[in-house]
Amino acid sequence: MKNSSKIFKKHNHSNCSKQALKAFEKHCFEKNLQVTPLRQKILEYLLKDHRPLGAYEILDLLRKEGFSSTPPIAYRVLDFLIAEGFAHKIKGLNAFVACTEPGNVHSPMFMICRKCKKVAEVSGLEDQITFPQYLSDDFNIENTMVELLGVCTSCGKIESARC
Amino acid sequence: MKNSSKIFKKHNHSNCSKQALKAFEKHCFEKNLQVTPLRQKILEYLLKDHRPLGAYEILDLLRKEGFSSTPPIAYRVLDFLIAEGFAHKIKGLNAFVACTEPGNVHSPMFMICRKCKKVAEVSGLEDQITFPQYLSDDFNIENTMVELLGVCTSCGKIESARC
DNA sequence: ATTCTCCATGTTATAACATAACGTAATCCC
DNA sequence: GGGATTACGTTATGTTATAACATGGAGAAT
Repeated sequence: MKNSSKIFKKHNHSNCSKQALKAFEKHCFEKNLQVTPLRQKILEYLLKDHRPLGAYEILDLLRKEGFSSTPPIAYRVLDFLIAEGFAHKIKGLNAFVACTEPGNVHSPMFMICRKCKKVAEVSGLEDQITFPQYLSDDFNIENTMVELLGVCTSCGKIESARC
Repeated sequence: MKNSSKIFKKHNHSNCSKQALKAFEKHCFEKNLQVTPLRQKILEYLLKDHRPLGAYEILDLLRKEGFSSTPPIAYRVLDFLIAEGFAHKIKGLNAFVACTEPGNVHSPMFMICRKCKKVAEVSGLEDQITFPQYLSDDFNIENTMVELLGVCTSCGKIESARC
């Protein structure tokens, strides 16, 4: 089953979250990076559901748990998580999500449901989308940002049920 | 010749700019919308070259020419130009560009050159990019945001010439 | 064991981007 | 003239993000 499908449907989420945290620990161990309480906590927040969190929402959560909570605290850890491939920034929302294919830096595509606010990540963009050939004559693509706004089928069903 | 090619190469720009302003006037006349000095001025700034301008850059330019220059001044006109299809927002840069296929509201794709900062617009995304079929099983796309970062061939040539 | 260095975090301040809310002035239309 | 509409002016504030510098701990080097 493709990744995107999972996100918008029911799935064993506590499992999916735990696995991601384990992968993070493994990755850090292997690269000799520290798994600090702050990094763990913020990754946990992002994993909690598949909704994107703004930096200041994360700061609120930290505050409630007694962590220090000035902006650089969040932005630094987010930068770290992004650099290590465990989070992405959704520019269209000025918000951050956990990566669903963690550990490899990549340039995925996102589908953002405007009703439930969940974000599904589709990786391997290179294989998924074919950009028209003639573009490469003019331009050498280094990085892609693809965000699709719309309604996921779960929410779509509800919508049409109401009509 | 496709649009994208034009932007990154030399072209009769004063012409291209004048035509766009004319199209704007025509469009406004037909839709009974006002072509005010402010709207004309800001569209002119955006047309000046194909570089995106931030809202606050626009405000600086306005200030220099004696216009009022508090943030809403710029944002209001930019919203208007976007709504009427004469400008686009580049989310990846928090900046705005003139539309190169003005008058029709559409969801184009942008190629952003990180060297010369020019932005090329490719319209008719629907025809240009094929999203994988299975996506529509999970998600109903309403709006797309595609921004490609990279280096245009003009800048690429300079780069390799220096090596 | 002390100094050094590295890294993560803490702290203060400020920059950069964007909108809410309300006021004014011109125009049109009846 | 009264009422509606549209554009612009103004003040204030909200939201997102970064710069710059301080602290503190852990491990390596001497």
